[in-house]
Amino acid sequence: MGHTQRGQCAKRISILDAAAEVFCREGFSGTSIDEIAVEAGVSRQTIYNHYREKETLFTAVVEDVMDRANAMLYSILSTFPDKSDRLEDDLTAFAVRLTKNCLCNQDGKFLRKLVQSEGERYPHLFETWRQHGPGKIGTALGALFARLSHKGVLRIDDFDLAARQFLALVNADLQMITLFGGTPTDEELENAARNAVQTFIRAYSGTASETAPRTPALAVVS
Amino acid sequence: MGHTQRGQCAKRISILDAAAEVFCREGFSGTSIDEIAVEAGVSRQTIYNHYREKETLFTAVVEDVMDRANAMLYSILSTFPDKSDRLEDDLTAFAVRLTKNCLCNQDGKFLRKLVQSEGERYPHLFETWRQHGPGKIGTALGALFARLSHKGVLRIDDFDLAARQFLALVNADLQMITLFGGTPTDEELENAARNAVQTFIRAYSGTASETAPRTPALAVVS
DNA sequence: GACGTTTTAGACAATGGTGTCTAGTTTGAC
DNA sequence: GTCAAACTAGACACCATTGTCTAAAACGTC
Repeated sequence: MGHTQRGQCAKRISILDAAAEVFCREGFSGTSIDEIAVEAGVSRQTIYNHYREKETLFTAVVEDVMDRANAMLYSILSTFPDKSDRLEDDLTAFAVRLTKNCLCNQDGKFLRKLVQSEGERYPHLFETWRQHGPGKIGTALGALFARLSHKGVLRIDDFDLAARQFLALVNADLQMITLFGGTPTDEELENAARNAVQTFIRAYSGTASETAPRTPALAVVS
Repeated sequence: MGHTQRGQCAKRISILDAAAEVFCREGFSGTSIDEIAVEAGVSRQTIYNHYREKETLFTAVVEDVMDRANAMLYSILSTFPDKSDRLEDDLTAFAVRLTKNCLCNQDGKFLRKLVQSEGERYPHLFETWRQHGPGKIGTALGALFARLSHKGVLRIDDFDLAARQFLALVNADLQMITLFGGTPTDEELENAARNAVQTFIRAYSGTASETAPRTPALAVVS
């Protein structure tokens, strides 16, 4: 899995880092090799020595970021406690770790922007992203919710749907910030996570929807 | 508000439409005026006659799309029935209209991609988007939820938060499709809306969170 | 049908980016 | 210190793009 070329040499790393930065800021067409060279503190020829052409460099950058993001994602996913007696607090802390280290950091921003703007141009690369990379965060989260559901701590029919909704809820408050390249403060992350988790738990701590008549609680309450 | 330059002449329209298409597909730097000219069936000089330079054309396109999207948004927002006796069905149909005509159509895709990729480069334009354009869909939806809450049909503390979450939930199932330039089918839109609305109602039909202990609907129903 | 406006096709200079090449310099291993 | 590998600086050909300019053609209005 970790088929990164990092570690080969210090120059490679600074090239990859600088390239990620510039590609993210300017997009593929808007990026010039010279700009990357300056940012990396390296001569242009050195870049061409390591990567045959601009497109080679670009795919190398994407793979590098994807590998790192993927590793980080799995490291975060494993931090949810096995025994959770304070579900809301645990889920909130978990969501904060997830957003801070995966969704709203530099790599997350890079992938979000690049998948959006160049995804159609590189179907292969981003099919990889979707199936083997950070794009499958949804199904990975689904497994976590399956565990929680089987333990009876949540009532979930469709684990993958719940995972997508959980991510969507967490992002609901952060989109406006990240959309413009801003990085949310710790407080904003905390609030976003708290709001999302409260709504999520309210939606998924009741009776599972198939075991009760579809007309929901409202009819019963009134 | 409707400060569009449309209608001046047929050429302008085809230029704006073609430019929107190409800018959306290729991004600002990746777009060449010639490509737009061909797509619009117009000579390059004609484009320079109407718009002084590439950047002028770009901002004109964004304003045009924003105006249209804004009008469409308000037309859709007004379609939610005053008396809603089937809340789930009404909200679902509403969400379908919203996604089909505002969020997932050509204009929605354009704004999503362009705000994401060029937002930092044109702060003024996208501040407009956020405050006076489609970007304020959240607060507009908030007003709707305020109505529903005051009627007692939903229990909502924070209307704007609920609106953001509603949008996020609707998008949860569509993101993977729209992210790659695809357009969801009617069935996918319907399913996404249904899933979102069911979860939303489950989260917001119980007792308001501050007035009752956190364990919600379940307790009331059983 | 005449006249002014709009559009067209193409040539054009200027610019900036890609990728190659060369000659000289640094670096690190032994 | 030597030698090979990596790196640098700069020149270079090549190409695409922007924006201007011109002369001819199409259009529409009276």
